[in-house]
Amino acid sequence: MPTNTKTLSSNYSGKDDSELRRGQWILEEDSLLIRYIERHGEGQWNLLAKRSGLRRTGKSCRLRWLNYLKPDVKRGNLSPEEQLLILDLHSKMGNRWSKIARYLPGRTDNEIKNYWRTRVHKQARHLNIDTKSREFQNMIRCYWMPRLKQKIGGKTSISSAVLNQNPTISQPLEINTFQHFTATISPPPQILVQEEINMSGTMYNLDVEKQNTEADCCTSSFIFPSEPMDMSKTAQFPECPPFYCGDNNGYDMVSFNLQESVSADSAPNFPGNSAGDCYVAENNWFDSDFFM
DNA sequence: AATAGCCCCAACCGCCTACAA
DNA sequence: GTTGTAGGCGGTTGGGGCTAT
Repeated sequence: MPTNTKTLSSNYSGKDDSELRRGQWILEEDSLLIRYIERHGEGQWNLLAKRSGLRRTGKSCRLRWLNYLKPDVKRGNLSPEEQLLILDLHSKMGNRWSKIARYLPGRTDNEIKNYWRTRVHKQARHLNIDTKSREFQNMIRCYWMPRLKQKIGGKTSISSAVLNQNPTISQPLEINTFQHFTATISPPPQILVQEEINMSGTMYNLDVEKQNTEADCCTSSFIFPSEPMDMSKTAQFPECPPFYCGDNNGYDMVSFNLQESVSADSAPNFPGNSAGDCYVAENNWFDSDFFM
């Protein structure tokens, strides 16, 4: 629900009715917009802007409604499930925020875009990696997404409190948990089934047997148990099959210890630095508020 | 307590597409 | 085929809040 608590502001004095208002919406404007849409429905935004009495552009009204006032808009942090879905869909669709948003009921393209820019881009920046680079894609797929899956699994099978208190404990992932999750995701109704399969085969059409077969790609040869991750090696690997990485049996994800200290200043050549191992802080990726 | 710097996110901007006249 | 308009999309900005010093 909207949480705009602003009241009538000085720039809403009505002194100059001919001027369009810009900037933050106030309570009165929200009420006007909601009331108008309740009576006349969505659409015809320019007409709405004129007739509703709002001194806003049609575009602005549309945006305010879709991103904030619409009753089914979800507020609050993205769940790990939602984050995981975003990462996967982004790997397949790129910056098609509105398309991605269709797979997350109640979430807007704007919200997803902001999530990507603030969280994902931030990490890439800290690591000195281009988000479009293969290294970063691999990192997302073979480290970040498994961690999210792990977190999702932890809700039902592992006490997250215990894990937080014991960051050195190996954390086996219960793959079934994730399978259950993927099975519950509903693709947007307007997208044809064939497209779902082509676009996101393993996501919505999870094939366990295939998963296990393809698992070889990302086994311990990719993430070394009890060893720091050498990012220079990740680039040599073929792309991990989408969503295979749910099975981390044999991994010690925690030992995949990436130390923050190198992330910005001291590791300028991080992704392709073949001269030495590169580390990123574990905390940076999982234990911090990164996943919320 | 003050303040500088950073982060998040709502809102804006410009471009593109679809469609009607 | 051309033009005008509406709506949608992705990129960017700026203000407010939070945090570190």
